[in-house]
Amino acid sequence: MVSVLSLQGANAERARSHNRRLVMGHVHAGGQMGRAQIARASGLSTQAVSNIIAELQADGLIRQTGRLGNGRGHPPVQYAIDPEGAYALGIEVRPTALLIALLNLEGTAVFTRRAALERADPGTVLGTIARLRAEIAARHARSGDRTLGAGVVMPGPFGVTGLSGAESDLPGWQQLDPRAVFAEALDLPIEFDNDANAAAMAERVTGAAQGLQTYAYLYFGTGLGLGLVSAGQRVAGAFGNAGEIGHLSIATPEGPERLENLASRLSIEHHLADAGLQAGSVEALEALQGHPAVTHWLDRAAPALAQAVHVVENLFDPETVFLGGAMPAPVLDALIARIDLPAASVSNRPDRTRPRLARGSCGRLTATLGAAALILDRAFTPRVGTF
Amino acid sequence: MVSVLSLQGANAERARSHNRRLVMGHVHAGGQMGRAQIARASGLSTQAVSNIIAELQADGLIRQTGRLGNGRGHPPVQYAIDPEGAYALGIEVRPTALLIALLNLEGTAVFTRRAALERADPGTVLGTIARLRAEIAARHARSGDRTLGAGVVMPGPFGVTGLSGAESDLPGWQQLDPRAVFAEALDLPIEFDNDANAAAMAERVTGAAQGLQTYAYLYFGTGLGLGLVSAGQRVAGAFGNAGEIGHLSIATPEGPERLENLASRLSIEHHLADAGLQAGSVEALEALQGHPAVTHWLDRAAPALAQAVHVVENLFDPETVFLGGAMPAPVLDALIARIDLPAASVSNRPDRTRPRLARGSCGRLTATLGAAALILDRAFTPRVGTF
DNA sequence: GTTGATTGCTCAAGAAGTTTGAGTTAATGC
DNA sequence: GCATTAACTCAAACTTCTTGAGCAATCAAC
Repeated sequence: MVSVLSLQGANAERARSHNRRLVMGHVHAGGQMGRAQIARASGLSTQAVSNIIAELQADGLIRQTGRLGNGRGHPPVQYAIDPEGAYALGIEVRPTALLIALLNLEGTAVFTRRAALERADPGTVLGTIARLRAEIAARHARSGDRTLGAGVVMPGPFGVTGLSGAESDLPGWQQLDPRAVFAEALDLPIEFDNDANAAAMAERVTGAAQGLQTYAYLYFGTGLGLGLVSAGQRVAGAFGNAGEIGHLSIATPEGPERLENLASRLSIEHHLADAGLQAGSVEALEALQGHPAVTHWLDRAAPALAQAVHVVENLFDPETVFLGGAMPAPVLDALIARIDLPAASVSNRPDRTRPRLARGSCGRLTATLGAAALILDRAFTPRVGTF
Repeated sequence: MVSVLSLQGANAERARSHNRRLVMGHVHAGGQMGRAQIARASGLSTQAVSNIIAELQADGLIRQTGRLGNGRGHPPVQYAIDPEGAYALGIEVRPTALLIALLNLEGTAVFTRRAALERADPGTVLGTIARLRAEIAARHARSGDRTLGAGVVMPGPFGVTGLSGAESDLPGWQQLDPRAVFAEALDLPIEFDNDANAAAMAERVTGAAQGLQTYAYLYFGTGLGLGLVSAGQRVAGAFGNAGEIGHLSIATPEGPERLENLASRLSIEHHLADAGLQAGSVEALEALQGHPAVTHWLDRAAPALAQAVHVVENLFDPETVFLGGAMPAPVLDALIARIDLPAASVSNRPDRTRPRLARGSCGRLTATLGAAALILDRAFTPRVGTF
């Protein structure tokens, strides 16, 4: 029998890499931090933290923000992330469009662009990316040698599965290893995941899930996806296809129905089209707020989502379930207000400090920003066995 | 804002601890390994592996098993786990019984005992454990100073939740921190989890899930639980209550029904009682193989489980879903044979090498053995940020 | 205002663990 | 028999973290 453990051994260099990320993570999470404080939080000596801080400052990743006079003793020097210290590229590939974003180290988007695609085959996609990268290089020269990596998001499922062959499949990618293709073409470290998991990381790095370690994200893309984060690490599944919640069977008065047919972008568009309304874009949808047809859809979608959230809560026990993606904020808020969660749930705890359900805060670009957030998260969070 | 990262910094000592576990893990997974082979697999130098191997051998955890003549070059010296090099204690607390097991380092049970409990309150439980430990000490003197820790399994959910108040709750534990209580009383490192997750780890350490990194385990206890392992790490949920799959709503011709009412120990017992049959024990149940009442139950349980497995597959994308626990092997096999999984699933892959569904191999003691397996796994698998 | 306690931080030395490179040993292939 | 291959050991170098002494800056108490 041959071992299949994929973990790496530790040595001084990899320990330093781990500790650098840990220090960055504390500075990022705390907004502003002193050396001694980081040392206490991480179990490192102040001297070790000092050395790492000096290195990070020399690399331009953090900057000093003055002293903090909070009580007795020598006031600690505070450090914060230097927003322009590094950048992360986020790329979202959709069947008919390519979206790209450049995030600074603080998680703010400094460049976003959408390019329509005739066909999302590898050649077209890589060509479009090359064109957009040239534009980024022209506008953000600093990002040229300071880009940590590129996160790539494609709609799952990946590889050939029982769900393959649907019209949502991207042409020409089935037989390829996308990670390797992008690493080769972009010459950058690559993180790869589906839209829902990326959205979840976007909320963790810059949004509503900051400080959370275990949570779930219901992502409205074309269909409906579920992003899972457990103990700060993404849950990807054995083949990268975790989170296919759209196929969940929901009980309705008319019989079982797929969740995606009740609560998704496509479902609301079809529903409104039946009423003679156009809602092909988020803007069009937003303009229809309060329309009886929208209310009618909400009345069907909310109970369906309640069942789905209940399943997620019982199976995964998240701190919070987020709703977000390509849906107007008012629709998401209306959904959350209408989702009546059962009291008989492991998530119904008297000691909870956050709501069971919350809206994601990253807006309609969530997945694209999330792609870049995959890279930022790697800079802030050490991983098991991957130094 | 205060940081909530719980990860530890790395230093030389903690790196060694990480590397020791990695080497142990490779030796365990491979059954037999040479130093150079481990070095290649772990990314460590052969010298580092040599040092660790020498240390592990001095500690009695591994032993030399001769040379392997496989080709050119100097034949490598092989090492294997020394079964009696260390022990792990497994404790399962049930409402009416306490089960205890001592596993050697190879995962073989060298002592198992069941003690009936009048009442599973903390005093009775700890008193019973103390008595059983004395017995173990008398029979396995070696385990006295060579016990790595104790794994403790209690039925979830933990803490006060919306599911609390059911008759399955253990009396007097709601307000306590069980981990701290056991650590104090046993004076051993403690791992704590629910029965389903422990069962999953039992299969990973000694059973059918060896070599798997991402899988799920449907555990038949009193109710029905789901154990999740992702990238080799348990998925516990934010409050330790992940895996409450028994409350999943299943569509039946008669309308929605809770999974636990269709497929669990209690459900088959009730079903057989309605037919005038006694099936209070696994033995009694085994004796009823082929009885029409059992077949009738299977006909209802299998489609219900098919829906549940389908949900788990789509949400979690496991390599395999295991079925096991307090159910006779023939019943589990009959269930697996009758569970008709949909082809439209991310788990239906042409490249899969293992079945989508398999029976757990640890038998009815799975959760108790799994409790001990939590400790063994810690000896074999490094964890993120916890050295 | 001075003194002492407290806290943050630096410097230099020491400690732990890994890597590197040269050299030895033991097997195969020709 | 000789070259090749592979595993392993030894000693020195290297990286990084920790430790302990010492200094600096602030608050609190007298």
